Amino acid sequence: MDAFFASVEQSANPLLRGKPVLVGGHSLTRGVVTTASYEARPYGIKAGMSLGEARRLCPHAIIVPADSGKYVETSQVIFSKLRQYTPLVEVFSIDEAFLDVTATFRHFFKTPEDLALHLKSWVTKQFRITMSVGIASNKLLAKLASDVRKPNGLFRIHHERISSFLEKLPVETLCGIGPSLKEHLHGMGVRTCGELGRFSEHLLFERFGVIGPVLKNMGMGIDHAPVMPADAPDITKSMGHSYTLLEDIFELRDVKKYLLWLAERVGRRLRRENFRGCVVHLWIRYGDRSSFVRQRACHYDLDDGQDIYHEALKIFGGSGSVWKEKGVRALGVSVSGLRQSGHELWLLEEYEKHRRLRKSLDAINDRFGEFTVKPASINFKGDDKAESDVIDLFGSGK
DNA sequence: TCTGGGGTCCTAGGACCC
DNA sequence: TCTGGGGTCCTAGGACCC
Repeated sequence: MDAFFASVEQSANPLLRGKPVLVGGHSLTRGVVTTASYEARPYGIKAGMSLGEARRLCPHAIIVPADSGKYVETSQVIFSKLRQYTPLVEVFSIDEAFLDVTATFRHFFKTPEDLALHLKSWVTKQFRITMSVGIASNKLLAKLASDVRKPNGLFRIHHERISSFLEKLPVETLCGIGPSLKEHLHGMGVRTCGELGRFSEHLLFERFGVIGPVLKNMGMGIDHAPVMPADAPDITKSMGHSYTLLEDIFELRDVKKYLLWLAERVGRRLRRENFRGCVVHLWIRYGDRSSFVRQRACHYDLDDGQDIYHEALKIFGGSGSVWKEKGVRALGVSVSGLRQSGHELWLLEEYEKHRRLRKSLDAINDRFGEFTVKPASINFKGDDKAESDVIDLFGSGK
């Protein structure tokens, strides 16, 4: 989908249509542009740019906070439409998918292009957003092809055109070659896919190990990876949240508060999607932008915010006191080692009680909104009404 | 005015097992 | 006595994707 988040926002709000729209973070000074609408792009605004800079480039741009629920919903409807034309749909990101239509397109259309046009017009009719389609004999080339005519594009790389298509293409255009690989390759005198495809496999192996030969193949447009349809929940490996603070914090009390808030959000999501996980990760970015990541395996599976919080806190406690000098700029909590949770047998009555309490709290928050009921210690600055709302649900006296 | 928030995969080293 | 060769699991950290 083209400029997906921005397009969804423009589609939902007519006042945004035809205008430069930036979907971005919560802070003008520390947020970045997640997606810029096509009206904003001529100003030089790109995804990943800080909101401050984007504002400077285009002062009249409209900044809209990201609403991931809305994007997920739209995306799911579109993906289920795609599955009507082949079971082989690989969801690559929230707004991208690979379809293997080798065996199926003839049931519906004469050519894969006809199928692409059909899907494109369906999406536009349904959601007032456009998408770009690439057609080729493998995923690597199809992805490249999809970028050629963006937005609202359709491009096919025919077999006999593969090598001329790749010859002058910069290596970093390939999916999988980022800034670091690009630098290494440039250092070896390799700037285009054509050069990469002709480069010595031996030297690539020496330099990059097992991915060396893969890189050579990429340069030649060879990719044998099949389109892997997968039920999303089964392939989820980790789940987490992170947050960049409006101002660096230096007090342990504040760190704990944000950790609990993040842990509760992670727990909510795990329970909603029926997961439990046994490894807790803590990520801290300091005021000087250096960062710290630690993980901790537990001997039991967690899906409770309080439990996740306590594990994260143990990691944080063991990380020393550097943060006191540097300050904390951002922090994140995630859980991996995920398993779909079934019907665990709760042996201790205390656990069962806690589980039922949490279920009720989840139901309240599902109905009335996130953090309608929350631990009293999650009480941020400016949250005036919080004090009067405190109810001692956990009986902890805190 | 530098750089968010959601992820995945790979590698290397250490601890531990038989 | 200080050691091989097979393996697994865990952790830190980097690179990459959108």
